[in-house]
Amino acid sequence: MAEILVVDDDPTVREVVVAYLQQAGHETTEAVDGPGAMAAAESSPDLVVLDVMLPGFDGLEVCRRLRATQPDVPIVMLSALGEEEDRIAGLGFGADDYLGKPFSPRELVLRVASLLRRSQPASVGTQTVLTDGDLVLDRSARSVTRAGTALTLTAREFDLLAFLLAHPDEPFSREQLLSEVWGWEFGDLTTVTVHVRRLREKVELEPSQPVRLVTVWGVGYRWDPS
Amino acid sequence: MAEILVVDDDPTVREVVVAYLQQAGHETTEAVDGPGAMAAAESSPDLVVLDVMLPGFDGLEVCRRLRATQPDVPIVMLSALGEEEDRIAGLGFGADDYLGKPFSPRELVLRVASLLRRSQPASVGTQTVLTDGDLVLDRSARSVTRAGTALTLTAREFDLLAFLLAHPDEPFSREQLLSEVWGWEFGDLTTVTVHVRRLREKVELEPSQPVRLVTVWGVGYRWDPS
DNA sequence: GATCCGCCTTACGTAGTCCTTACGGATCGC
DNA sequence: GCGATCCGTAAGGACTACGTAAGGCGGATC
Repeated sequence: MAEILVVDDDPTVREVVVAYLQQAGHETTEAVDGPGAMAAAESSPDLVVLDVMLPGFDGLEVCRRLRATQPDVPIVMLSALGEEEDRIAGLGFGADDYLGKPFSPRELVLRVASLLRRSQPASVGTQTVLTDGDLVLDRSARSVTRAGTALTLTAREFDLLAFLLAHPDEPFSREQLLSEVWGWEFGDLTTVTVHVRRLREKVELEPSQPVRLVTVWGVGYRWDPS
Repeated sequence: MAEILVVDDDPTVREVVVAYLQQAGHETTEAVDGPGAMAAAESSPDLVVLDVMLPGFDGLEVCRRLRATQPDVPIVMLSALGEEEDRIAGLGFGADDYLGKPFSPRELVLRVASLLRRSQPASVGTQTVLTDGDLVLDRSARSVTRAGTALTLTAREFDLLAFLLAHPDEPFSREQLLSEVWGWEFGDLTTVTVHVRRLREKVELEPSQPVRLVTVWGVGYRWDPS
């Protein structure tokens, strides 16, 4: 789901937080102090869970420094105090959410999910409308029209077509497509084959003799613009 | 982007809020109490961020008085309590959104952006009345007619229909609808499903085979104009 | 032209998604 | 305080889309 950096000097807290986040489907990396957190943040995690009290320099400082290099990464602060001033201070330093200890790990997971959902559209900065000849694909509306008439694509078919249209003339192996479109790192390559076949059925005039979604022998598939 | 009036007696809160809003490209003016807020509102800001607890007279009163002179300006209320009763009270007095302290400044910025986005078409054109074919929806009167005859929608059904009519041809996930229409960040997605079903019962000629409020498989729901 | 390997095609079981209905709690009006 | 209405949750069932397998076709290589 997402890669999350958990920063806390207390091994027990780390353990619990990591366990819950992993159960929610996230990948986690850990750090125990300020310098460690900055080093771990090099790998640009999708979200940071940050304790206020830390050895080295504290969480507020980490927060401030993080904002300098990665202004968009969501940060959730944890504090043993749970006082109002700490909250305001934390939020003032650029944190996106705040939880006072003791906190419910379930609540943490929920807030993390909420923040991730919000930060997602900001990171998607790609073109919303892709065209090729009489074909028009709208990513936000998730609609495709051919010569003005709407095509009904399934979710996977749409994602596949959107990816190919975004990278015309470039051949992709089944492995690459499985990774880019499906988000899998391994899996049955036949899956791609079948979906390409189904997509051709809807996009090509003569599916058995494709002219747009062509196969590159020994390599994979490629989108040929008209 | 927009001119925003920030009303809070706590300098720290004002500072943080103003900093975030300005970073988001907004211009800001500030006020520290009820009378000051009314005076500052003379310049007709595009949006007001309003604390509930204020010297002079409180935020609720400001909200009420503002509504008399500027019924359309979006108002976001802040409360140190974050209690349900306050929320109800605030919204009852005419606030458009509500945030309990401590709040995430980023969330505030997001909600401000959301409200501005919503209020924009209202100020540009007469977006209070939405139509589609024989369907007419009046936001101010909260009434809906189909082919001249009135439909009796519940509050939620109306909000759902209004949102969908305002964004035709664009599919929304259950999560998005829950966020936009219900104002929840998490919750049972079945809620959306059931309300869609109920709305179809009143809006579709053949509820089992919808042609206007259609489901987009693997994505969510979409309004298809006739 | 024979053989091999990659690709195509079809069919089918399943998991995931959505629909439907029913029920209990909450809210509002009387 | 009582009934009606609305709302949210739960459970069961139906259907779609998906992924896998298996057999056939067609280039590629020698």
